[in-house]
Amino acid sequence: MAETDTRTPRERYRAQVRAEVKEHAWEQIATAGASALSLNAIAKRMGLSGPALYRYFANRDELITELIRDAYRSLADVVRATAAAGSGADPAAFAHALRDWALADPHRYLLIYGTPVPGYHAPDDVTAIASEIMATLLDACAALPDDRPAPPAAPAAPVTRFEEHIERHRGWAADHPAPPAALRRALAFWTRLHGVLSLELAGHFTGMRFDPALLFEAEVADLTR
Amino acid sequence: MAETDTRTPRERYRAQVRAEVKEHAWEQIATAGASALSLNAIAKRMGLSGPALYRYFANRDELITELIRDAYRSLADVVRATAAAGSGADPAAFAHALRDWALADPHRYLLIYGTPVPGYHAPDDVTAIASEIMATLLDACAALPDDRPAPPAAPAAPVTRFEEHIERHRGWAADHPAPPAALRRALAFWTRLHGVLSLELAGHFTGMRFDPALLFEAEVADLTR
DNA sequence: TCGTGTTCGTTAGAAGTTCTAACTCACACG
DNA sequence: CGTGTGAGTTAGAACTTCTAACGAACACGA
Repeated sequence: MAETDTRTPRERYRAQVRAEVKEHAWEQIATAGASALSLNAIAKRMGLSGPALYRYFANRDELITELIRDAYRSLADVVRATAAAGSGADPAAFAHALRDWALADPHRYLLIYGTPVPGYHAPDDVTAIASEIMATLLDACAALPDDRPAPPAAPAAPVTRFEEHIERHRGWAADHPAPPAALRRALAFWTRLHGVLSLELAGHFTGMRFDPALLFEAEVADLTR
Repeated sequence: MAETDTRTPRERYRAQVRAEVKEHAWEQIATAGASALSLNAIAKRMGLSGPALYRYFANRDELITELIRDAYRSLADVVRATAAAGSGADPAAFAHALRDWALADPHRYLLIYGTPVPGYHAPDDVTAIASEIMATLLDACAALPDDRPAPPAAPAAPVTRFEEHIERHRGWAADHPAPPAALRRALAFWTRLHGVLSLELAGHFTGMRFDPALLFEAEVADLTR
């Protein structure tokens, strides 16, 4: 089972402290949001004093980047597991996995999909994980039957126009071999789910009496119709 | 034209300084985001020194609240003007007005619809303006022909389930007299437009090569279909 | 087993932030 | 023409991130 750890004791200790710092950071983010994250407070709560943490993280941004990376990885794991467990690739399952994941820790969702930190630019490996998530959604959408010219009459002109456009610019998602309708559907999936989720998590539905879960459900149904 | 200003000179001066502070605040937000807003920096740029601004704003939160209020008011004015100018109430016109407004100053859009400040709670008058915006959208959606049981076959079950749900909980939007299908459509409008807009403004489409404007257009077309 | 050098954690401190307290000073009003 | 209100000042407390310099502990090679 446990392979011999080739890391030196110092490296193991270092990794453990880094993990502990991140744990406290998540705790702090969950209660006060990402903008209120304080390295000093984390250090104090760990029994260390201020600048000690700078041995483990170059600066606040690096810690946040690490948290974002972990968040993306967590979400990627969840959707991958969902795709693997369920009956192959199912967009609805993807949607529910996403919603459950988001509601489990709203701040974590908002950290990666919410308002970005002003000067922040995601490193390449993070965007790679993000597009892996997108690829999973794309797989699911490609598996859906393409009932393109079936619906009402003809699809609205802007919709087909966008599909032609996206056909010419399919540089994203590693040139996933899916028909343009699936590409468009995946994008719509992403933006619509995010629309409901982000407004719900940001509290913009409080005051309105309806249940966001039902709205989410209705959107998923409309998307997989 | 100009009515005699009944305010005292002190009040007028006070209002002018407050306006100037907000102007500098918007400038700062536009370049560095809301989280980087610094009262100190604003004071310095105005030739004042630090605590002077506390005569005008009790604290940073009050300034931000004021900015949010102004942002909401600006958006409400725009959509109201659009509804008045256009051929009555048109959801597509609403959508384009919203997008234009958002792209004109992304940070302003994200300030009101993005990740909320942790401890912040919007005062009543702000939520009132927000629901005025929603009412405008609702008017536009109610004006749309309700082709409910016409589409494909029957609407997906969760969709009608949500409409029944929303019929029972129509406490929001000041009990707007619209059929549940219009309520649902307005909600979908809001969440879908926000989904595309917020991801675009947050930069989540960079790297993918497609034009967000066309995606937005396709969503609007799908919504008004 | 015993240096030796890396790495950790410390304190000190600089530069920034919000915000309070106390003090002037000028202006508008009675 | 006094008087009081309100504006702006400086001082300073309590924070923040982050750098610099120091001591001490620890793992590793000879």
